[in-house]
Amino acid sequence: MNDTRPIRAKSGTNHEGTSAHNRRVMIDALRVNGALSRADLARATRLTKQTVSNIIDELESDGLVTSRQTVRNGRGQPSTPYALVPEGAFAIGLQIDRHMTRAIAVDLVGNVLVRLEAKLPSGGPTTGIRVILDLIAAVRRHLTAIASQSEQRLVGLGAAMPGPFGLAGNGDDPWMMEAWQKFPLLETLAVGTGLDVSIQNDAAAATIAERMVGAAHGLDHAVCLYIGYGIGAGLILGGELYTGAYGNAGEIGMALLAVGGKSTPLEHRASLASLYQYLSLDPADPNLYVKIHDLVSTEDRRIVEWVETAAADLRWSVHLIETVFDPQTVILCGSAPRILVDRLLVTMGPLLPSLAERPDRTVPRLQVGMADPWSVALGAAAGPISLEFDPRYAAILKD
Amino acid sequence: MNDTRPIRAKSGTNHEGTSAHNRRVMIDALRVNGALSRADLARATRLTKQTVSNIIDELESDGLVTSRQTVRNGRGQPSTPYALVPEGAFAIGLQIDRHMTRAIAVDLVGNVLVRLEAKLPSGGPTTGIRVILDLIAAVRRHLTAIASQSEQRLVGLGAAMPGPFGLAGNGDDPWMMEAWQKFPLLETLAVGTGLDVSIQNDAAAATIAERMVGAAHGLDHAVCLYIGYGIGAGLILGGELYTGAYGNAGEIGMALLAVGGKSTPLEHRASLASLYQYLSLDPADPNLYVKIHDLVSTEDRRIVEWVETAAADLRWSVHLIETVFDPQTVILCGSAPRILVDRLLVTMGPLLPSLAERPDRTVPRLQVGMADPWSVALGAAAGPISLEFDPRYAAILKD
DNA sequence: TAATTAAGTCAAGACAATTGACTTAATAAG
DNA sequence: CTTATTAAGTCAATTGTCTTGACTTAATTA
Repeated sequence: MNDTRPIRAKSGTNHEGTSAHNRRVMIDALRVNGALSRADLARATRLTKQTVSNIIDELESDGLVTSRQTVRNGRGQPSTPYALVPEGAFAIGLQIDRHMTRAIAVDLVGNVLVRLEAKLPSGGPTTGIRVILDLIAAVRRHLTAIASQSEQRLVGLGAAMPGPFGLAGNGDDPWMMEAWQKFPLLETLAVGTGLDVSIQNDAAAATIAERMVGAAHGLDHAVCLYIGYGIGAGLILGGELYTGAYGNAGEIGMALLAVGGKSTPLEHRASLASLYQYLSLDPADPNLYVKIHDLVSTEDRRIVEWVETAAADLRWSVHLIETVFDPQTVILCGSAPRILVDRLLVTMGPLLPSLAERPDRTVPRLQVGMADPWSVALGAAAGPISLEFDPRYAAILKD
Repeated sequence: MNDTRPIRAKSGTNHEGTSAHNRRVMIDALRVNGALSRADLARATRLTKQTVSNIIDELESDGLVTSRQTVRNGRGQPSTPYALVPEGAFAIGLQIDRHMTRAIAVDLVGNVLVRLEAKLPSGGPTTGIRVILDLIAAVRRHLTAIASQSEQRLVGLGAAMPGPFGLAGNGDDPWMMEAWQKFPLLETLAVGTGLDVSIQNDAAAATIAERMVGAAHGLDHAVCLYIGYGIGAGLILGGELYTGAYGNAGEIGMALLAVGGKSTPLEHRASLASLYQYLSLDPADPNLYVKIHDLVSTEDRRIVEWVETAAADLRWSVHLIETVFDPQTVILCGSAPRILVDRLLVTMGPLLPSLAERPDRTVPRLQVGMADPWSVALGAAAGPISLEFDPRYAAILKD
């Protein structure tokens, strides 16, 4: 037995894992339900009153929760509800897109405190990274002006950009952002900002935003169909964002539509990029969204055409997502003008039959989430908050 | 605040959760790596030597692990490897199919000790349940004859049958087993056997088998494409079987193949049922598999035709699975004759381009798993073992 | 033969949840 | 108005589980 093949094993846990989990469970409960008393928390989490009391004391002295007015509930001593303190934590979110970059600052409950954007120069990462670092620095300055403790309570920087990551090389597919995908973004941002950095694709980021403050709030099984320059699905499976073995799960835009024959990726038919192409719009045009909004609201013939073909493809995508994931709901979201997403939703109905047609359904099969150019940046910012405060299996384990 | 809306919260954990997790981690490590010393386990699980020592002592006195010959590893005291005791636990697996039922008994490491099958009468559950209960009783008698302690160490009964579950009603689609799907199987089996019963669809069961003793052994992100009478995908995501919000995740056989136009479910084109139909074979024929084997080995024209169309659909399915789940590997398995599955695998090559074409790949994109009529029953039996002994987030939580 | 290295044990300690009795503050009943 | 009841929340002791650091054992190497 002198071989040194690595031993594969899951990590064990100890008291600190237990305690970390229970703290996260409290925070999650307050996020999902709003203010709760210690007794409520004890019942909901199945912990004892005493344990909850200790944890709440601790969270309070850490500045993460605070008590509200006591309330009388009938007989018995009035209860004291506790709520999350928005200023308990902050995070920066960064979206890197083809032609521009956005940065945002959020607090513990998901309020957006600062938002800034900048055009990205065409030179790719070598010139773009300077713009990005400046933008982040500016966001931090603004944030400090609003909340003086923000720097001490900054839990990290979440970055979002189009995937997929780690591939062999895509040739020069203009749909991709190959130069950025190969750039050591994480390391560069970490050094340049001194923050903990995490990176996700844009659909995953939008999904985290939906879970924190949107349509997936409190749901443990939800899929967001994200329509941006590309198309992706963000997966909330078992209460956690699922990103696959290599971080590319949900890259549904790359799915080929037809079996055999000439097959096109979904992304080439139903994304904003395909819309720009169809309407010969310039993706770098700063008035793009206004133009699209106007075209939709005046029922322009060509955009109606595009919506109809895109809706057919998306209808099928929803069917596929339901069939494969069996989620509680599918959420249509995107960094697209709200009016366009609403129009898509309407045009997608009626949905294809699927196993999601349950007799006991309480949530709609398909609903609109945030449709806002800033949702990716918001989700990117929510990422570090979620990593730090949401209950997760990995948070229990050692190391 | 006198409303009584239910409070949604995750469950907390305590010492017992910690300890339960660490025990499971040990067992998992021994299952994946074979025999390991206490020191090895301590390093791999990041627990202290002392903790590992205590847990191993406990597992040993519970009859779940046992020591092997000490081995000299160079300097230092020789180490004592510990291994799982096969007789440490047993489980019964049950497969209910359209025309027959199979029952199996396995031990802790996945050895099959008993296998029995019976024809199911055409009368559906009302008459079939008697046959099934008798079959289970017979398996238990045989098991007791082999392992006298088996009854005390029986952790449960896992049942597997074609999904989907809990739907509104499928009309009388002959592909479905509607009467069985509506029958209160779980309750009836629990009462009839006195065991803990769990139910899964056949693809999920086959996947658990692959994870325990097959191609997914030790992998945390793998998808099994299961080809049986129907078609389904079994999902190992983040080291656990994922079954969706309502237990139907992976029912990929219901996925419609084309966008718009006349679209057929995958299941109607690439399943064994479609093969039987194509070749006008009787699904209830006891010599079915022998016939198919012969047809494949003699390269019968019509089966070659079927394989080619099915392979095209399955090639696309693999592409889709890779795109959506980003797994470490896709495993082709089924309750079909091995030779047919092998033939399908060969015919499916070359695979479609996808993000699974990674430069750093160590596992094949697609591989054959168990292809054996008994794999579903085996996986059904592995279910209760996995539930009882594998590390899982839910095992840590209270209640 | 002595030094070194590694496996494994012992006993005390630390940490976090649990337990059960107690306090507080409200409503309901007589 | 008084007393019983109910529920929130605290106190202090206890329990369960992992950790720590010193120690023992048994091998190889110098």
